[in-house]
Amino acid sequence: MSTVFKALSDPTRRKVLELLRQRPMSAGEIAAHFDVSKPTMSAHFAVLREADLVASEKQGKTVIYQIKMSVLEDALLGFASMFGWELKEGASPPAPPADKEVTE
Amino acid sequence: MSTVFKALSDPTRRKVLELLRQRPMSAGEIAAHFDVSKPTMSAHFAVLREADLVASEKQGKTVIYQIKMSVLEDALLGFASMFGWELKEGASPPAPPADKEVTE
DNA sequence: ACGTCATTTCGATGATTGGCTAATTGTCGA
DNA sequence: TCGACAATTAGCCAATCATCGAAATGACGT
Repeated sequence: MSTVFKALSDPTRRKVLELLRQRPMSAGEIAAHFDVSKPTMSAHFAVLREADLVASEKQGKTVIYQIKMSVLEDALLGFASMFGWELKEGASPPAPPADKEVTE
Repeated sequence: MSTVFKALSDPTRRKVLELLRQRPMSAGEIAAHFDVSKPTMSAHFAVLREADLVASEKQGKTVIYQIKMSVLEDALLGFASMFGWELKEGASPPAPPADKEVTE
């Protein structure tokens, strides 16, 4: 749980997850959305992997990252339930794939 | 949003919030639940205040801290909604006031 | 076998974090 | 006014973090 929240505490990593919500992506494709070096992105991926929030699969030259929604959901739910909240499937559409900005 | 998640990334601070869910408490009363020095707790309180997750009110000698549920809810909801989730009032009881342990 | 491309690892750096003790501030009762 | 108590501030330290450039790894295609 701590690893998940630690992972979520960084805006870049939160946006990575948001990107991956749309579809699995390669490391390079994700990195293209950010203004940091490849090694830095790689480190962020490692944190997300460590928290088990993403799965990675090597496909030839590239590495495909995929979000593990259930892990994210469990962590969020686990925390929310401490405060008397439940997590419900939203009525709204799965959310637009728009290139939205992360709230700093 | 980042300040909230940053605040939530520490287990001690999460447990402080959990304690405050029961009722407002003085700094000392909260600190008594943890095995760290008062100044360290004071620093944690400062982070929670910075994130606007708690309100503090000086009452004579002591300082009373109170959780700001709406702020926590907004942050959680704001994030959850990115993934197509909603936050619902839990059917389960407001959660027992038991001295539970925080999941590391 | 070679060059290229995608990604990660290595090594370094400055900033932030969580922790402490000691000192300070503010409030109350005697 | 003094002493005791609650809490914060000040100053310090070790560990972690986000970042980088350079080097290493691994997988093509030629």
